Amino acid sequence: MTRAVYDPKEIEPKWQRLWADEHTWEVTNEPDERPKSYVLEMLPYPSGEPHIGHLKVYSVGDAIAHFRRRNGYRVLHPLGYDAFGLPAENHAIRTGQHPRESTEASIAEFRRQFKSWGISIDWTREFGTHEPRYYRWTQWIFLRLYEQGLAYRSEAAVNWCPKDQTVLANEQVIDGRCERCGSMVESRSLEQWFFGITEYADRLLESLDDIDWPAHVKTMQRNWIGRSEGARVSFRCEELGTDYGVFTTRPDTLFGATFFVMAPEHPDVLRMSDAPEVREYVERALTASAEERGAEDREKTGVALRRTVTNPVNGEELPVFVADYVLAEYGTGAIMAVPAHDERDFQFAQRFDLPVRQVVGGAEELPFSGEGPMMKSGRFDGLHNREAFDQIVDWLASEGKGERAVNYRLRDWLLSRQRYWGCPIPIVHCPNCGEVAVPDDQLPVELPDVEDYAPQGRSPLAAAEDWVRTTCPRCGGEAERETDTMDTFVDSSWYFLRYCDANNEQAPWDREVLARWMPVDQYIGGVEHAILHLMYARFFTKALADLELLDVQEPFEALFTQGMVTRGGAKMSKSKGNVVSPSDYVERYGADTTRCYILYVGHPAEGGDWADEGIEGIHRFLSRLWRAAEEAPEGPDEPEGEPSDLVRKAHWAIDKVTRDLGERLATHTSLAAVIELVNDLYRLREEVDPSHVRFALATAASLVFPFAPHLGSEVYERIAGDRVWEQPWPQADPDLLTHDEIQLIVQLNGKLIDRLMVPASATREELEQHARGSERLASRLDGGQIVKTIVVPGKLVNFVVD
RNA sequence: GCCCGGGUGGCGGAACGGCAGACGCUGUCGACUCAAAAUCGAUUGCCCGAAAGGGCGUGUGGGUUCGAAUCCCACCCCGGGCACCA
Repeated sequence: MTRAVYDPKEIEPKWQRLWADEHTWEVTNEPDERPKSYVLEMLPYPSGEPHIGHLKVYSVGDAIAHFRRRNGYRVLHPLGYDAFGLPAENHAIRTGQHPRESTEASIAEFRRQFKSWGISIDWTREFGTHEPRYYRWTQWIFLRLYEQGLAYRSEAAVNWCPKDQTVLANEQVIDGRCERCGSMVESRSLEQWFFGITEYADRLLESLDDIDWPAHVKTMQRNWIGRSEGARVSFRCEELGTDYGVFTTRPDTLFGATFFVMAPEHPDVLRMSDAPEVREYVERALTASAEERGAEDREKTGVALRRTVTNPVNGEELPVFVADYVLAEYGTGAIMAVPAHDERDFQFAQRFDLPVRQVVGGAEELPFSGEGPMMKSGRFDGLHNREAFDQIVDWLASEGKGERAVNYRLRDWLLSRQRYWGCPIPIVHCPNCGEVAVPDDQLPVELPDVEDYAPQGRSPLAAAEDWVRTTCPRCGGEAERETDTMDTFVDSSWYFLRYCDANNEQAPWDREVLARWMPVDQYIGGVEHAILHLMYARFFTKALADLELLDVQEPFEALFTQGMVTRGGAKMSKSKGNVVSPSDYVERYGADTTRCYILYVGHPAEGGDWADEGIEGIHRFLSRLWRAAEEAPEGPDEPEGEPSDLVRKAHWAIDKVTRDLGERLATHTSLAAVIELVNDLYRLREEVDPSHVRFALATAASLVFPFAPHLGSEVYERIAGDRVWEQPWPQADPDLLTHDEIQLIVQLNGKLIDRLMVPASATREELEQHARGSERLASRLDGGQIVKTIVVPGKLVNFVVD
């Protein structure tokens, strides 16, 4: 007789078919008494086939989804594809294959593999962001923001590749060079579309306090927004009759200003001086790459403009310089320079031999950015600089020369791309009416087919002349379509809303339906999206809430960021040849084994190292569980008679998994607990009542189900005869979590010397008596005097000897 | 430079201030087998010791405590983020 073997190839398709046939994971949008839980993994970008990060994110998310369902929640767990984007377009440029074809082929492969993993997805809500039925509403949202002035066109400096004649995304600029041709990238000023995310800077900052996100992600967002409090102060140039504002976080150091600096991009630099050396400097600065210009340790450069501005606090005339260490994009593009209290100004002053005047005392050496008493600051001398900050600002305000101000590092979101494979911007340019929005009833503005995807200094869409030529929606005259497409981050900034009402053809969603699901209760994804995607999605949510289109202020109530899986301690990459392809392992060991292994190598928030030997261990564990079910004795699956150690172990495991999975998403220790239970099952199965064996088996199957749904279902059905996903999550009996006897630790000066079994009910005095009776204590004491005894009930007795 | 994480056996990793190393891998030994694989059982931090037993051990140095991997201070190393943001 051949022994039966755990065969995932048989078990897994069987359950997958049943779940599909019975629409098990689908949920309706009808009202329901159960509390809702929206569990969502970050939208995958379909390129090639899924990688190990996808397997991990869905393994985590699915465990949460299953756990919540069995704890009484009605769970929305949808999936779609972030289908627009550069890789498909670059592929098209190389091969001529339409991006839609390559993308849809990838989507088909992703879908096939996701289904082979047995993830509990409501597939009726699936979509790709490249489908007109989706991007119609991306355009619709764009128009709503446009109406609010939150989407606008403006001139901006962008990365420009002189050889390819195209604008590049920041991600396409590698070490200052074009990723495709290797040319040095230049900065060019071009008309671009923006979203006014900076209007929401404060709200984006404040409501971080209301959401359950990892601290480091919140910190990254705070730093990115970069709010600084200070003052705006006017410096007048009498010769030109113009006031120049600066932003400073240190108005208390105004008396220490000894010169004034403008960024090369500042529009008034050449007005101040058009001397050849100034022109040359500005020219060079503008064409320098960010890399060349940005290095902090680089020596400061600049040119004197031979003009002065007046310091509003003391009337001093300060020489004006142009220098590229001042950034045009931040503040006003001009600064007051206080070399005594600013590192960069200090360096510049040293280089150009400018005076350094200390106005805040307490410094050991300059530059000094700490706090202290004011000096050389007229009537503010002696005040603490924090007080002087307020008084100087108030004084300037009363004189009309300054005011309190807040500045942000965050910039508006540049959303236009001169690219083909993206969502068209629904705007028409009319020679008479100017910029005109495409009316809602003409949406979607469909992406036309083109012959050549390569950018030629304009969007490839410009080549689709029939498409570009249109009539103005306002005056009916001849007009042209906007040929830029949207950044793909726009697509992914609202997809979680669409899932709630994915098949609505009248609107992007129904507000009431949305209110039934939003916010996402648990969002899961990689930390690489900590800033861009997560910031943009928060911005969209707030802007749409202001338009009264939805009722939440934050899209993602809780966020979980998974760590990266490595192999041999190194990041997986094709060039290293250490890439793990999920499909290979799913083929070899089955989805359950592969999913469990990735959840077992460490806490999913941390990294984890993939080892082929390790997955064998998990496969062994699942095989043991399966075989134990195969060999299970007949009988009931509720334990009869006195609870055995095995029954107690099962309750211990229930308690452990419930807490580890439910409270801290510790999938690795959850699985370890189930492994322990199965190990005990093998050890004790000959000794205990058959009902106890069956109870332990059913419990193990029930607990392993969120991680290994197919095997969990199979074993549970064999033992208990029911569908495990229809069963409530098991409850640990508190009485069975304790034992009659406990192990008492005996310590001498805090070091372990003995372990004794004593009754759990022992009082403090009894525990001490038991401990004093330890033979090892007697031999170790060796006549020493016990000066103190610490008793920790239920745990230990510590004798302190001098 | 600044801000976060993190340093624990041969490896991945456990451990409310209270038994360091759960669980898995690897290695070693044994059972089954003609043999191997699979499986099952034992063992597996380091040092001394035949054993009983003892000593040492959580990056380094200090501190708090009856007791520290865990808390505090300083330092070293690794990973990540930001980086001329006035």
